[in-house]
Amino acid sequence: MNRKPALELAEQGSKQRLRLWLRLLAVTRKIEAELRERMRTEFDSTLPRFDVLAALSRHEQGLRMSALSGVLRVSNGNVTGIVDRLAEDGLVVRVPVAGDRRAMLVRMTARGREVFARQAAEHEAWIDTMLAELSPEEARSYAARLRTLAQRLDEKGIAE
Amino acid sequence: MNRKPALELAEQGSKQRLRLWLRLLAVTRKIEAELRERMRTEFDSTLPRFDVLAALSRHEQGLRMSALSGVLRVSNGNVTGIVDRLAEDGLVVRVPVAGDRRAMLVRMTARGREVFARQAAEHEAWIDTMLAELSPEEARSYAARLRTLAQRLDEKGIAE
DNA sequence: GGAATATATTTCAAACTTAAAAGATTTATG
DNA sequence: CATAAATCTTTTAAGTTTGAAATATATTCC
Repeated sequence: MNRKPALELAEQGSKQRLRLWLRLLAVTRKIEAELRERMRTEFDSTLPRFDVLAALSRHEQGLRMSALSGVLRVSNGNVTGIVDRLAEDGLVVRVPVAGDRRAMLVRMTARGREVFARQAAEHEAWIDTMLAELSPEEARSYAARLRTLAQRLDEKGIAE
Repeated sequence: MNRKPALELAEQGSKQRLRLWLRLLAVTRKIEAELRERMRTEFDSTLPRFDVLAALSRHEQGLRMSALSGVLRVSNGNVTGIVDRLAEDGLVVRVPVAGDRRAMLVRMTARGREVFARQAAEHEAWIDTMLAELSPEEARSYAARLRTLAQRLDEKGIAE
């Protein structure tokens, strides 16, 4: 039945997984490049800014800086700069946290919510067009598989 | 049979694709974060440097700066800095192109090849571990699907 | 041949990113 | 209560990334 030596089979698996990783990277980079370009030309904005607004839009009451960097999975210092610039533009505000003078709550302003609503609608449409090749059912199935994979990665203590 | 209005169905597809995109992004970022961390701690290097070496390893004769940025799908100016630093470390060299004094060929040095060989072996093993959840056949099948998707994106003139 | 155009690379400014250090405040502990 | 440890945020240094401008060279076309 199976005439291939074990070592060779293992190598095969490794090569297939490496190839998958490279394709995954290529596709996500391609889509990200397109999203970045459109964010820039249509909204004079960037993906990191959009990501912060998206996170805040899911937390009406606001998020602490550390919670924000946790949700986005980027470093603390990173978020500081992005929130600085969003605040300059009046899309978010930093408000002190009662009872903890170390912490700051970041919240969207009314203008931030307006701006984000427009961007989010377009963003979803762009994704829908780019992934049109995949049927809704196929998309659902892949998303579920990726969810399992992400859980396994967490269990291994990866990028938790 | 199908009692849902067309608009609602389209919305569903859009939501599924958006969810897939968010999961795709989450998984690739998680894996990239882990790879970056390991590149840093085990090899005192970075992913962009590894990517450049990987591209050069597939082109023994060397690549022009523009070809390099084309293969990696990053901007010209970006590659300049990374190649500068790799050259400082003696892993690559820039050699003039006979007959075109504008162009430069970037080639790996012997030391560059040694360093890359060690890194590439580990890199493949890391990926293999992280994607162990997927069988070789599953990995192969997803890679093929992503290839089709990438082609569709190219046809749409996206990130070409 | 010479001007206009195109190509290859670098430089530049701005933003993003990380890891580590520093600053400020809070919580735990003896 | 006072000190130590922990937590929250910002700052810093180094590197990555982009898009656009600048430089240098090559090609095209009159």
